Amino acid sequence: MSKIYQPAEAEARAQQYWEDRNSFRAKEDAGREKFYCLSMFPYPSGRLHMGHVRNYTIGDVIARYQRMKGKNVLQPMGWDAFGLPAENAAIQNQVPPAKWTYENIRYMRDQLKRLGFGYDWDRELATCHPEYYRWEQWLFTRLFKKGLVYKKVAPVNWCPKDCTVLANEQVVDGRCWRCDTVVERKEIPQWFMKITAYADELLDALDGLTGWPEQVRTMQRNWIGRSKGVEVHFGLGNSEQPLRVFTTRPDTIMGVTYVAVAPEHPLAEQAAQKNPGLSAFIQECQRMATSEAAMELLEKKGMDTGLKAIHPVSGAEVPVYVANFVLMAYGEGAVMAVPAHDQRDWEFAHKYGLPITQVVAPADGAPVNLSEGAFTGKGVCVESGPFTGMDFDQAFDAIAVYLEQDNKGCKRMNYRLRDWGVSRQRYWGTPIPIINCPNCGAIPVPDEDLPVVLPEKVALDGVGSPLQRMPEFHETRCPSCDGPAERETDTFDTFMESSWYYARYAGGNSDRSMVETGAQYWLPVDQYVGGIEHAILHLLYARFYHRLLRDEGLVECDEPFTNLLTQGMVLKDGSKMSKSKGNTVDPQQLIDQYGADTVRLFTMFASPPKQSLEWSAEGVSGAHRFLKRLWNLSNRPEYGFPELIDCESRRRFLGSFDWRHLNDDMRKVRSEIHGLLKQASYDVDRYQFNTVVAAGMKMVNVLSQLPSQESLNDENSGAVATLVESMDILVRVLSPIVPHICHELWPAVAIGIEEAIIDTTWPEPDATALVQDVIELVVQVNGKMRAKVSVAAGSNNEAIELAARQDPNVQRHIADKEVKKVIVVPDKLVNIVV
RNA sequence: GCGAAAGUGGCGGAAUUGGUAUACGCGCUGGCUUUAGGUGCCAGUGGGGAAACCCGUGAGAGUUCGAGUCUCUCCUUUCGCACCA
Repeated sequence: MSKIYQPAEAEARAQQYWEDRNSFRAKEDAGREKFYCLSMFPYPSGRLHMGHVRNYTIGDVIARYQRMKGKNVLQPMGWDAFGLPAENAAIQNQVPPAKWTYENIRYMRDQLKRLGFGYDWDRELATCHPEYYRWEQWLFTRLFKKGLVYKKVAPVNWCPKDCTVLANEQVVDGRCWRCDTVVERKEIPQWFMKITAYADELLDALDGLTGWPEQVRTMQRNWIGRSKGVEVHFGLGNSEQPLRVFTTRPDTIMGVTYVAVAPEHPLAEQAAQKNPGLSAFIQECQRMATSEAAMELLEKKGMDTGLKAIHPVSGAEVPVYVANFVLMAYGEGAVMAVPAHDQRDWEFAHKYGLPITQVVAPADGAPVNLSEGAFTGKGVCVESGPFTGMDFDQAFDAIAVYLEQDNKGCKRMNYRLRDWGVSRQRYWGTPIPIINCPNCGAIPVPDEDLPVVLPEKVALDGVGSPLQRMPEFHETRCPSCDGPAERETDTFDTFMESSWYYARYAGGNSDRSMVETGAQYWLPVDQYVGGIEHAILHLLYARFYHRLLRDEGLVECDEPFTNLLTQGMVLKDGSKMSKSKGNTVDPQQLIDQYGADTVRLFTMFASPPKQSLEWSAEGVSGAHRFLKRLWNLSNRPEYGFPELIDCESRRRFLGSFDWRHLNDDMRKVRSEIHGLLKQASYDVDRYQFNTVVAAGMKMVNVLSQLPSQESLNDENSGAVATLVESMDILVRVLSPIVPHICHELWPAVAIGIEEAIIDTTWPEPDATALVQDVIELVVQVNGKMRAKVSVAAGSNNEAIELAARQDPNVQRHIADKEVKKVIVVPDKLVNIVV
């Protein structure tokens, strides 16, 4: 072993060792408890950033720790390889997206290997490989047959100059990011997945996800947005079709004085045909809606359509308004307005001089002043005909029953969640496995013709999708009638690929099925680690997809991820590290300068995983300094005695050593080390790795201060035994965090173990080492610390109290006062109240 | 507006069930080592005070023998959702 810490060499040796022995290859073993540890796979953007390093270090520390606890660990890695940046790079650099992506993967894979993450590379996958996405296409055709996918016309952002569809993030202030042309809304047919069919299950199961942060569960609950209410039908005179609205407050129905519809509502568009003023207003609303920034400040405006709606209970006529705050995408795109009991309706009514009719009064009889604002609380119905006197629940049911009998409405749930639009008018993605036949309609590609392979040799110019210019791709024959037909040239949303990769890892890269049966051993994922930015979309889609796989008989459990850890952001100078802010730090430079262990140690020590991490160059060099101290510590003669140099001698020496023969000094050292081990074990279990590192640093501090033993004899055998045992513990405790240096130091410090540290266990504190003969107690007078006293372990309260009272400083504070009470907390403190 | 989390030295952060506030590290100060150095080691480092001691975890109150921790009110910051009918 070198005298000087040389991380580059040590790390290469450790990594070579793991690779030669396939240390991280995971095999199903029904006799062993499994642990599936997964970090969110990266988009191969080019180079790892600090966020990746932090994410993957957290995952790796957990995986290595679980392995030391005896679990059979699976930790895979792969590439979320489809996506827009590859197309952008292709346009800028004239490189096909596939080539760009594969080059990035190669570079980033090397970076991950240099960081020493314990991945089972045999299970590596890239979502752009046909062997992967073919199963996504296969599942889609199954779902098509089940009716869980459907096609409908939906709006997209369209750039008329580039003739291309833009993603939301490519629309900047309503203009195309490339050519600055004003973006239009265009309605085109797109595929949707019926996630709403699983809305109730996805919502209800959140209660059982106790291993997830409450914040994420709340965000998903809000996103699904289930609300219980009543659908109410307002008659429209001459029309057969009533105007439908959804309300969560049917108890206020008798206070409806107008109804309001969204600008995109068919009724609004119909009325606008005969009303140029209304038409202009609707166009204005739609223009405003595209510039998202203005949304929140938007003035609430409306316009009377001139139409009248008939109240389903009273039969009264109420005006129909178009209002810019009514959302077409929520509920029925129309609302019944009750100005007396809804603040927004109240303001609108004031602005347009509409009547305000109170129909609910506070249950306690408190007065209501409707000239100042709406009364929005729940109470008792008043002036409400047959419903007068009812409370909210009674009125809710009675009105629902009344409407149902009259066929003018019904109770129902409403959801904020929409079905998942999965069509993307882009090239670099999974081709949608559908053939459009003029005679037969949309026909799924038959199993034997899968996968529909995406051509990789293409040139992109940013105008439209190259697939549309490739007849050899899109010209085909109908699988049903064999007539000429057109293949879909749209591709899937890339969230499709990331919704099931965890299951694919578990089943291996099988060409026989989407998820091989071996996956049942590994699933669900025991620990998922990733960024909070995926709290809703990715994690909700994955939960949905998992249920699709379950209902297809491919997986057995209901949820994909048992425990979720969302790591904090990496900050520099108080704000998030990002390319756009130009405050990034390239981890590769740090690895080159200090080695992987220093980078891993810094990211683990600077803050606990869930909190944000403040970048600090000094912190990195501090981490490196610690590793050098650790290295130097194992260069002390104790670990290189001729008598101890091989494991067998070490085992004999330690095995025959009787810890009861330690002198007081060494007994204290050993007690400290085992106390720190206990602390570290507690903290590593709760994933608070910064204090695990702190415990390791304290161990180094304790051991560094001990005098070196230049030879072994009867007098110093206790000191040597303590040092050797302590070093064994220290290296094990640090090994999940800084595995390379620990691998290298292990042969020098291990007690009688021939195997490498990767195959050893987490140490257990020796209970007898923690027992103290003399206990130091804090003595307080009136809750303020005044002294410390030492008493023999097991002293009774009287003895402790006596010792405390005898302390001179304590006596000064209680001298002329009456002692009212004495509280003794065993092994901790005495509080004398005067 | 709604929801969530968080406010502790110069900085990152610790304090497990209420029980020595500021562990560990960074930075800073002084010293040592024939130290070329940006290396290494040792000591000190919340504020006030000569000291005894007093003050101190965003502000204020409360519970308690004892509160960073529990309760209430308020302030600030960050994040998420946001015209949701």
